[in-house]
Amino acid sequence: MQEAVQDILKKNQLSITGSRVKILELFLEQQGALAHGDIERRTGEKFDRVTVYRTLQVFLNKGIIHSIPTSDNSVLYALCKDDCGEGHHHDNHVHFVCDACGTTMCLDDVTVPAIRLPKGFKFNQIQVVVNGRCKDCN
Amino acid sequence: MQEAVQDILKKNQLSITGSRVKILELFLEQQGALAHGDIERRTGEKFDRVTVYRTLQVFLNKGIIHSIPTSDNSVLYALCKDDCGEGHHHDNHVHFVCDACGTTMCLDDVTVPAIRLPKGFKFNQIQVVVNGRCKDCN
DNA sequence: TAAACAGATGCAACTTTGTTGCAAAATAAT
DNA sequence: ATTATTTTGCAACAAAGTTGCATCTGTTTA
Repeated sequence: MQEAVQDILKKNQLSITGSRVKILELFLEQQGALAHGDIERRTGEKFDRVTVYRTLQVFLNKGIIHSIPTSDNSVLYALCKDDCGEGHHHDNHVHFVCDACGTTMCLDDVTVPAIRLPKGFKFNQIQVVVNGRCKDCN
Repeated sequence: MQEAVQDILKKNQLSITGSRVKILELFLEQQGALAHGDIERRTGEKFDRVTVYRTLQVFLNKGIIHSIPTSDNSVLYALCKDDCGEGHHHDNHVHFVCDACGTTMCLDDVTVPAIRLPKGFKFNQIQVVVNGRCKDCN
């Protein structure tokens, strides 16, 4: 775990600091996505609010995490796969929100189907968010 | 236009007030989706911020408008089709965000494709947001 | 390993966004 | 026209997010 975290930070040319390590660990420990609030709570309020914001911003820019649009318009973040990097995300997978337990997760194996757009439209990225019941809540 | 607006309000048993009429007009005039901020600006600051919030909330509850999840996690609203009502939305269409002009719109004719979920998952609602270039920005 | 540098953090202050209670005003009903 | 019901605007507040700056920590180099 420690190694994985340091690896990711080094690979992205980020200095290894307490907040970055702790927040990355949270993402690695956790299957699902995390809201800003989750992170503040789970770090035991060890870090300043501003630091958490800035750390997430850095991770976003570097392509370590990506943000997930939700139907209730809260902001969620989740780890990216290996092939994401600065400037190019490849998170063309489906996001799933469980209505029962509230967990949001990436279904990495479910690829986004092709969508037939009207004439004149060109697509760049497709985001899919599915609501329902996850395998633990059925 | 005036009639259409009054029709919609009456059909939903809402009293006809200045702010409701004005805000509904904005949605009817406009193809795309509106952010809360857009509405405040476009009404010429005629109404209190709180009124705009409450009006949108009422429209949401009545199924007159629906909210759209965006990748930058801002809140957008768009008109529902006729078959939406209190408690039951039928907005299973694709939302499109133009990277060039920033407009967000509903592609009512593009239906959301079926998605094959992993074992144990059951879906309830599927939201699709496509980024790219709209027909006017190509 | 110590000094110097660059970058990250915490604090304070601030802006923006959204919410709540209540009195005044507007709408609908009689 | 009068009454009852909603809706509105105001004020105050809470939550979310941002910015500048001084201080501290991690990294680099000699």
